[in-house]
Formats: sequence, structure tokens, C-alpha cells
Amino acid sequence: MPDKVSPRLREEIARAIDDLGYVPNPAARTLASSRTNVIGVIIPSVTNNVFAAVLLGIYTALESTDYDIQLANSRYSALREESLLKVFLGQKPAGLIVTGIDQSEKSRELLEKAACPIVQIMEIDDNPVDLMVGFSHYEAACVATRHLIEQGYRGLGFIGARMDPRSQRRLRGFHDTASGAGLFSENRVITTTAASSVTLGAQLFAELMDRAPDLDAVFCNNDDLALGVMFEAQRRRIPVPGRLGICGFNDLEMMATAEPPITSVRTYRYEMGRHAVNMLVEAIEGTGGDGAVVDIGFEIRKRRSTSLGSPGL
Amino acid sequence: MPDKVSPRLREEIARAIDDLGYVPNPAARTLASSRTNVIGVIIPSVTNNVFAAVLLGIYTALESTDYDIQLANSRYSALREESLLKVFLGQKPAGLIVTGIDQSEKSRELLEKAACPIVQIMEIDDNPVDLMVGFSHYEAACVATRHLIEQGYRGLGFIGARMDPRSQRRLRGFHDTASGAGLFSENRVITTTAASSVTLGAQLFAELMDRAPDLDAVFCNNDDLALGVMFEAQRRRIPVPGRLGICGFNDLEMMATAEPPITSVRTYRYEMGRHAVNMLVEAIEGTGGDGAVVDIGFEIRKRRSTSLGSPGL
DNA sequence: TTGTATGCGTTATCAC
DNA sequence: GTGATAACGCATACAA
Repeated sequence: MPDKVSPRLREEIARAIDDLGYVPNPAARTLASSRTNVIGVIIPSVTNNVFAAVLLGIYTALESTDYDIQLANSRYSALREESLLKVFLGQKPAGLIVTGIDQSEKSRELLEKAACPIVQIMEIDDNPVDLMVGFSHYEAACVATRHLIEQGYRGLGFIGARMDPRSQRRLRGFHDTASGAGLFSENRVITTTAASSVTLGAQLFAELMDRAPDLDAVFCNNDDLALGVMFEAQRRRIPVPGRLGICGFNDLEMMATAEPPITSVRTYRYEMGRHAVNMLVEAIEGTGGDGAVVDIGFEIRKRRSTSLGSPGL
Repeated sequence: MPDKVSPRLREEIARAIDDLGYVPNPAARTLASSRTNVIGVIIPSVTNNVFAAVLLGIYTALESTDYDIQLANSRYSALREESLLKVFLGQKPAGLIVTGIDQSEKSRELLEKAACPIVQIMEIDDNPVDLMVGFSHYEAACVATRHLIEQGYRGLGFIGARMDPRSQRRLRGFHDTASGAGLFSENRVITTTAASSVTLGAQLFAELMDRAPDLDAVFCNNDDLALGVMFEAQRRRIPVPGRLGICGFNDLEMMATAEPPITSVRTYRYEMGRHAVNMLVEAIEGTGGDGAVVDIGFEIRKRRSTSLGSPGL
């Protein structure tokens, strides 16, 4: 579409289009060109604030393009993801954004032979289907656990819900780091596959505390659980951070305002969404090399909830 | 599609379809039939938990149908909603779900003359474009305010963020009820158009408390703000509910687990989403009468954060 | 009932 | 370049 038309003529055309009430028919367009401007997005949950933020990044980045997005949520089921993938690929999408690196074998196959660029988000490893943007949940958990140890906590515990692949990698990071310092005890780990919530955090903490009185710090799978732990600690008059250290994951906005403010691992959800779209569009339009893996990183936000050893926090 | 085929034959057909790798082409289908199976959804925000829950209801209800959903967020802008509406209507959608009743004049016009069923969600009034499912934010605020009065609070205040039309109606409900009891003071009301957050709740409460020391109860526009108020009260060693009553709005899951548990107005977000889809599909398929307005109600959840007069709570 | 031709609105191709 | 025309893949109306 060369812009060699005079502004004058251009306007006239626009007016004519408007007068005739012409509206392009997308169905006819994609049928004729056998090309769509649809980018498929599969996330595990729409209500989880983490993925909602990713989604916001995706929508925002897409606004300056003329791609449409087709959203689906897999509800943390690899099987459901697989069937969604089939439907999506049937539409011959311009690109695909999928969550994580734990697709089913069949899904992986479908993705490998897909005709469009694919970007996996939220995690990174050295075996991408195509594009990838995320961070290492394992490393993030290691850093958080190390922080607890450095603060002087010795009875390290872990509370986890949902236990999707990313949660499991966080647990591994916790395990390896705590073990390395000779501070790991299976007895101080409690997990469930139930959906995460503040209430669940309180319940799991209550259970864990009763079972393991030597517990003096918990690394929570996510911020909802951490908040629940804090509420339950307050109910039981357990001083935080004096008697109990609490560390969350994701650093939702409320963590900084809680009383006491809660330490958490900052992750860049919005940015991952934006980045994923940018990479994808570049790949679709052939302006960027493919096979790229970008590590978007994370950052531990140290706050009062873990300031046992450094009251200055 | 009469099911007069033998299961035997049916399976054979399915196998043949699978063998040939046949995948229906939706573009060709909509082009030929000049009908789409797309339902457009416009919500103000994807990250706001309230709308995320609505969305979950929508996606869930849609799973048993063969409609697709086209999602867009207006970012609380009537102007943006208008342009989204134009794009959506250009696609000749099978139906449309829009948020609220405060569309721009032009949007209203577009909706009125749209060829498909429309459902407005989140609110109700007696002037629907077509279908409607929601509840009265005004009434809900009245009930919440009355509760504070019944508990014995006299220095009633209001904290509001975003101040979209629904928030404004809640403020009106608060105003009218408090005024009716001779307990309204403009000095105890603080609002901002900034986006709501826990941090903002804490800030607004700090400001309000400094300005109006006679404040002894706050009705918050939403639960994030209420949680922020609670944290700030704890920081300032203000006893809740003894010296300060707190009431939120929406009853997010965390409200029941907070310490103290926070009173809130339960709203049925998920159900509104489901109901909207069901009404829409019925209207599209002509199996239901149109023009229906369904009041999905709300319920005040009384908890310790407002138990000044009834310690038994 | 079963089969066949025409049209949906665009893109893309091929003559010109 | 410019303008006519053949696909694109399915639905549908009509003929058999």
C-alpha cells in the first residue's frame, strides 16, 4: 500500500467509503487470502491476577497492530490445552501464544509443525518450540529461599497450592537451596492441588504450624497464600517477622501496603505479555529472527515480613 | 441436524473425517451463511478481579455452545467503547455483551439499531437496550450504609476510587441513606478518579482520617480499598471495629479470611456472566422472549469489621 | 430424500 | 500499471 496518493485524493476516497457505508468483510478477506490476522492466546486462568496482567500486556501491545486476539483458558489442564490447540490451529492463526513449557506430547507435536510463529510465555528453558519469553521459576525460588536463610531463619517451610508445573519448579528451587544449607525438612512442606486462595493460605499455614512447631519462615507459592498466612499468624498472635518470616511470589500490588509489608518476588507479567506480542508480530512479519529466548528476569522485594536479621528494613 | 443416523454409521463418518484430516473453514462458513458464531464482549478492565470473574462465567457458559467470544476492554472509556462497538458491529456478531448502562449517545444508537441481541450486564434499570442482567448498585450501597448505622456508627464516611458510573451510584446510595438518618457529612467523603488499589485505599483513608477525626466508619467503593483501609488502621493502631468500622464492596474471597474479617456486599459476578450468555443464546436462537431484565441481587455479608454493636458476630 | 449449481466479498492472477 | 475474473470453502436453494 504505497502512500503515493495525494492527501486530497485520499480524503476524497475516505469520504466515498464513508458515504457508501462500506465495511470490509473479514470473513471474505481471510477466505480469499487464506491468511488471518488472528493471534491465539491460551492461558490457564482468566481470574488469576497474574494471567490477567499478562493479558493486559497482550491487549495493550496489540492495540497498535491490526491483529485480533482469540482467547481461551485451559484451566490448568494439558488435555484441554491440547484440544484448544487443535481448534486454534484449524483457524490457521497468524501466531500463537501459549503458557509454559509443559505441553502434552501431542500438543508439542502440533506446535512444532504449526505453520505460524509460536511464543511460549511465563517460563524459559533451552528447548523452545519457537519463541520464548519468561523467567526461571526455579532460580526465583532459590533467591527467595536464600534471602530467608540470610535473614537468619532456620526452620524453613513451603506452602504451595495448585501445584502446576511452575509451582513445582518453585518447590524444587526451595528444596535445593534449603537442602544445600542443611535446612530442608519434608515435614515443613505442605502442598495441595486445590486452587490457590487467601483462605487456603490461612488453612494450610494452620495445618503446617500445628504439625511443625519448629517452623519459623514460610516461602509461599504465591501472594494470595502469603496474605492468608499473615492473617492466620495475626489471629494466632504469632509475631511477624519476629517469630515467623513470610515471603510471597509475584509481588502483587497489595504486598507493599500490607501491615507488615510482605516480602515477595517481583515478576513482570505485563511486560511478558507485551514482549510476547512484539516478538510474535516481528516473526509474523519476518522482521525478526526466530528461535529467540528472552529472559525477562525477576527481582526479590525485601520487606518487613522477613526482616528478622535486619530491623532496618 | 437430525440424529437419525445409526451410531455405527456415525462413527464411520467420524473416522472418515479424521482420516481425511478435514477441518471446517469458519471463514467460508460465515461468508456463505452470512452469519457468525461470534459473541462480542466489552468490559472496562481485564485485570479487575470483578470483571475477570464475569469473564469466567461467560467463558464457562459458552463452552457448551459453539459460539466464539471476541473480547475487548474499554478501559473505562465511553469513547473507546464506542469505537469498539463500531468494529464489533461491523463483524455482524451473533450477539453482544456490554458493561453497564452508561453508553455514549452514539453507542446507544448503534446498539438500538443493531441486528443482534444485546445484553447489558452489571447493572439494571428500566430502560434496557434489549436484555439486561445485573443488580442495583444504588440499593446495595443503601443496604450497606444502613448496616453501618444499625451497628451504631455515627461518623459515616465514604472512600471511592475510579468513580465510574457504578461507583457514583454507590456514592449516591450512601449519600441518600446517610442523609436520611441525618448522618451525612461531605467532609467525610473522599473520592478520586485514579484506579483503585489497596495502596490507594490506605492513602485515601490516611488523608480522610486526618481531615475528619470524627470518622468512625467507612463504606468503601470496593474491597481493595477496604483492605487498604484496614492495613492503614492497623499501622495507626486504630482498633477495628471498636474505633473504626469498615465495609467493602463485592466480597472478594479474601474478605472473609482477613483479620478481622471484613464486612462486604456480596455480588454475583460469575453468575452474571453465565446468565448473560444464557439469555443471549436463547435470544439468538429465538427460544426466549426478549426485553427481559433480570435482577440478580446482592447480599450484605456482615463480619467482625463492623461489629461495633453486636460483639457476637 | 440426495445431488448439484450458484453466490457470499475479497484477494490474487492473469491478460491487457 | 489497470481492469476483468478465477479461486477461496462452505451454505443454500433448487432440481432431480
